Amino acid sequence: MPISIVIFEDNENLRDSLEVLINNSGEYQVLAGFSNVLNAKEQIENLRPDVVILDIDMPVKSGITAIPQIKEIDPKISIVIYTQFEDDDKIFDSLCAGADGYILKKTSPILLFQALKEVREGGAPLSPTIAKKVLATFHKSPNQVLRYNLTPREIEVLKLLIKGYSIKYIASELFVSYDTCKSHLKNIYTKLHVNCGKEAIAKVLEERIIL
Amino acid sequence: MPISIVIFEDNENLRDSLEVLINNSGEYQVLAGFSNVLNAKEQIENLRPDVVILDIDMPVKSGITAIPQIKEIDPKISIVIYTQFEDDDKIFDSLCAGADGYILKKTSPILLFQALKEVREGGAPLSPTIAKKVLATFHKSPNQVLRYNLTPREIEVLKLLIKGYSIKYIASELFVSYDTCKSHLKNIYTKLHVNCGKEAIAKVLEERIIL
DNA sequence: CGAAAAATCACCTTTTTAGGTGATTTTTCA
DNA sequence: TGAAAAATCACCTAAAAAGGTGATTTTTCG
Repeated sequence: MPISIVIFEDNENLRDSLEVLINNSGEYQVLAGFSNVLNAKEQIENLRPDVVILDIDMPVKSGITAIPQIKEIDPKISIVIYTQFEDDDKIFDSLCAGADGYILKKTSPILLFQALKEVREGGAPLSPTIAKKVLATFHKSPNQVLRYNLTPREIEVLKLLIKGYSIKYIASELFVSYDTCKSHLKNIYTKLHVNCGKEAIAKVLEERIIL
Repeated sequence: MPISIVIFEDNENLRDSLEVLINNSGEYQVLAGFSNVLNAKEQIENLRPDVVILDIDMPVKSGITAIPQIKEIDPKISIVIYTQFEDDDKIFDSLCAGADGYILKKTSPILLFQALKEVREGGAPLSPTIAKKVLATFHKSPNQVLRYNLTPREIEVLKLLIKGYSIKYIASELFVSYDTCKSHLKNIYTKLHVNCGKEAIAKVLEERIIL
């Protein structure tokens, strides 16, 4: 039994050529192609494909909105994003929503074909630039703390601060006076170039600064 | 000029066969192979390869410890992990330390060769099961915000709060009065079960709550 | 040893938040 | 249409945080 596929892609030419390419492979079969995701839920519910190829930028409704809907029907349905966009928002919105792959159109449809294979084998096909961005979210510069020249004590204070603790509580945790704790915080704020604790927490957690 | 490579791999047979395979390609050249990372810093500093192939489980010292050292010398040196391990700890420790790729030995050395190509083209080669695990870290239940029952406006306020903004500034951004903004914050704190802005920021960013 | 860095503490003022109470207007949706 | 939910605003008090200044003790390290 061939692997079944549904395509959401508003460019008709592209959609048709994908369909031909995939159907001619012998291993895959396109069940249907749609130019928008307005009725994605019912369409997927009826067709129950193994894989969905999903464009993001389509009329009226973003393809991303269809991801949770499809995954709700059956999480085993693989969703491969196929789009021209490579901005962080779209990438991470898609992945967070549950996409299993993200392939850029600027690469050839042939690579999309490879991606179908990979996703069915339990992989997560990503175009190289996308994979790079994904990995980058994990990378933590080992020098980030050094760059800010925080002292060991300041790091201790900051660790407690980013848990949302009050100055009073941090002071008691470290067995120092309230004023000492404040003194450290003042220095921390200066070194991190922020003006208050909230900014410091946001900066540390957003930039994934290791403490 | 061929792409230069250094291999850290304690299995001599494997190391030698990799070396032969890579050298015979014409495009790549193995500068050296080592059976441990005890002197990785100096070795890399002297050899300055384009790519490092790094095993994790090696005598005395884990290959992961070498990652920050190498990246400190030159972040442009690509590091591809080549190991049998696929447990989450090793994977994410490696990626967080700065690895650019993670290839399992159970796949053929041929795939490692492909990975070298990919990493030099700015990609992030990952074995399928690894890629799957990496993507899984992004998947979030779409109901996280719903769980807290935040209203659309409250989400807007919270989005600005987690940037570290002051109440006054948030109010001006949303064109509402200071008291209105405070009113929203009070409700947000109640719903998130926190007592202040700092805790709210910490909770949202730590728990990766989608807004 | 001795200087530099780090850690400690105190006191002061001003600003910002938190928490409480209550009320009006707007929007949403059954 | 009409009730419920959401959004808006005001006023008050107390607590917490920020910012400044200055000083002493302890640690670190050449």
